[in-house]
Amino acid sequence: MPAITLPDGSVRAFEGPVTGTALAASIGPGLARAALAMEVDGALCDLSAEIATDARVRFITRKDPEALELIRHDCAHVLAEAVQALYPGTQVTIGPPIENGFYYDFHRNEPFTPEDFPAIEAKMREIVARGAPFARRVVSREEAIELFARKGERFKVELVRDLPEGEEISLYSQGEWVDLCRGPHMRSTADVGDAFKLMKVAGAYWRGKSGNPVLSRIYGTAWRDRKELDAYLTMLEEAERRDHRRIGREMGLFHLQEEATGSVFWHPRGWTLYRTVEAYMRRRLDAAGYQEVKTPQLVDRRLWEASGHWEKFRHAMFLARVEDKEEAERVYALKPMNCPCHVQIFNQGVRSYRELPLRMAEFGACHRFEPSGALHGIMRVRAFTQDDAHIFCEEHQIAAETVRFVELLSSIYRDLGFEGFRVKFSDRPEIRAGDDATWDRAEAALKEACATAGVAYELNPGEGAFYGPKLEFVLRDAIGRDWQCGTLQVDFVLPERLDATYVAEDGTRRRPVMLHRAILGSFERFLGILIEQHAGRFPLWLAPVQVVVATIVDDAAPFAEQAAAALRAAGLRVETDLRNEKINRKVVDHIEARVPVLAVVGRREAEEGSLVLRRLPGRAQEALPLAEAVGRLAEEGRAPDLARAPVAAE
RNA sequence: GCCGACGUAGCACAGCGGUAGUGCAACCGAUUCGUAAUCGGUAGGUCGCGAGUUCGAUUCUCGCCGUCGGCACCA
Repeated sequence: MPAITLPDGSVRAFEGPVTGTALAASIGPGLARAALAMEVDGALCDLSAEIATDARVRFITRKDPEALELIRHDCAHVLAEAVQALYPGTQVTIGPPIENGFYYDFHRNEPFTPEDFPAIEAKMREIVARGAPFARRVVSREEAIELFARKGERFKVELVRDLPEGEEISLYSQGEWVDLCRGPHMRSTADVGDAFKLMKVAGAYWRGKSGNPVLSRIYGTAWRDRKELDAYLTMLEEAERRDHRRIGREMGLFHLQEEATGSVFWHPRGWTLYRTVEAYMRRRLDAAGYQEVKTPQLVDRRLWEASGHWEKFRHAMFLARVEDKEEAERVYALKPMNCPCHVQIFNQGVRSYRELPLRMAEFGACHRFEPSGALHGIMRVRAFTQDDAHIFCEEHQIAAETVRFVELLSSIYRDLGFEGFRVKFSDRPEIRAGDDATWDRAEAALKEACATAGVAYELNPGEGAFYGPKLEFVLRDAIGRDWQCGTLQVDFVLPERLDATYVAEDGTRRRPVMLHRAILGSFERFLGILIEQHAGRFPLWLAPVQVVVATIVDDAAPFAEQAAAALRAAGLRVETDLRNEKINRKVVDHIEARVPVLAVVGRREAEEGSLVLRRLPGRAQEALPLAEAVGRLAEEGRAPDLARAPVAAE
């Protein structure tokens, strides 16, 4: 006699078990038509499922956010059926919903190409139009294995075999076609609708393991209606326009070339942006009690052996040796990270607990031989500069230092235009240094610190560094890819390996804890994200060229030069455009170059000693006397930390 | 590293078994024109690199390098 509580609080009682379909029908014909699935006591399930006991039930319709996931999941099934219909012999594996869509991994001797998409999509539309109901069937493990083995689906057989003992094994069929699936699904393939599109093909390892066979993955996107799909596709196009590689070229910020794969050639404007961010970071670190250092680029392998990096990362280190006979046996490595070097500085002399926490910062140039497939513009490179720092502290100081760090990071991200970021907590990986007791302490300390700092995180199991757990601060690029930028890592291992000690209050020698931390991560990656975040239209303080003084007639050139000089004297980055071009043309050119302020000088301004300012790409103009324009722009162009600081006495 | 695609002038692209074009940019000239592209002219490419097939390769084949999309990796 189930009593069913609906979201409005009303309760309906039934004589016996009732299906979602029947329940919806009992409420009303509108709901019966609209319901795609239901949530029973918080768990999403098929409409055809029977409710036998008292429960709270909520129906999912196309309007609910949960519908998206159902549509995408069902669409993946439709894709798989279409592919098997068109390409016999193709084996199916898995096909989950993902952000913005779904994918399905197939095993086929010949990989798919985008040219196959029209045929596959047409077949998918047929399957949707046919509208075969999704039917769920629970089977025994033996039955499932037998079924898939008979079909020659060896990947499915492997999946079934590996399902944990006691787990219910369910099959979903849509007409003739059957897949192993946990569900839930909507009523029929017709519910998928027509707002889907196949996007790209890619290789992917079976079960994500690089030793396994490569499967052919087809990615698709799916939405509740055409309008949502179109909006998504438009968004992607816009995102492509703000790709940092494209903007980097258009704005003349940097370039990359074969002879230095994975290293950035910074051009004057790009380097100006870099220096502006670097100078800002240096001020923030100075103010936050960090001491900046600089450590060697080439370091004998012995230090990397001692730190443990040699064993784990040798394959990814650039090695150097010289031809000199005496030295020929000596192997140096370009430093892949700064921490061992910082410990060397810490280890000079005898440290006291009074010096802790000791915050040692370096804009450290590092080199790592990243796998070729990992390279991505300036966001994943082989030569990069970290805004690295190590905080040597006592264990009881971890929480307070974490709080300070998160505050600093949040403030810096905000200044640079990022309002939101995500935090991941990565705990011990399978291959690691240090014993379990040490890891227990490190993880507990970091968790406690998060609680104290009020940091909400998602767990990222097994993804910690080999020497300790870490927090990752993740920013998102223009097309929705996540990039780890900031990080905070608790390390009890390196101080041990490199024998770092300090004299504690009671006179004993102790090991400091090391907190590895970065805010930008690397300048290269962060600038890439910064470029995308602002689509190259930086706030005035960051813009490589802040003001262009453009003339309308040649007669105005001398005053334009004079105005530019006055602006430069006030600390602004200024260029002049004295070309023999119409002002219309100059406006267009500087909008395209993403210059934030255009100062126009015609005969009138030259005579009056004024500037007409226009904030590009806006249309509004404002005429100001030169001195006032200079003062105003200088004020606006100040870095946010300087703008906050009390003005020094005049 | 793995799977796939791609690599032609600074950029965006076209082309094709008979050694290459278009637009924008560049350069030269005219124009001095008040806020979203003035007009005319000129120049620019060992078609990523190397081999092979062919009478002949930018075009076909193979290898390498690089880039792009994923996967794997990311101290």
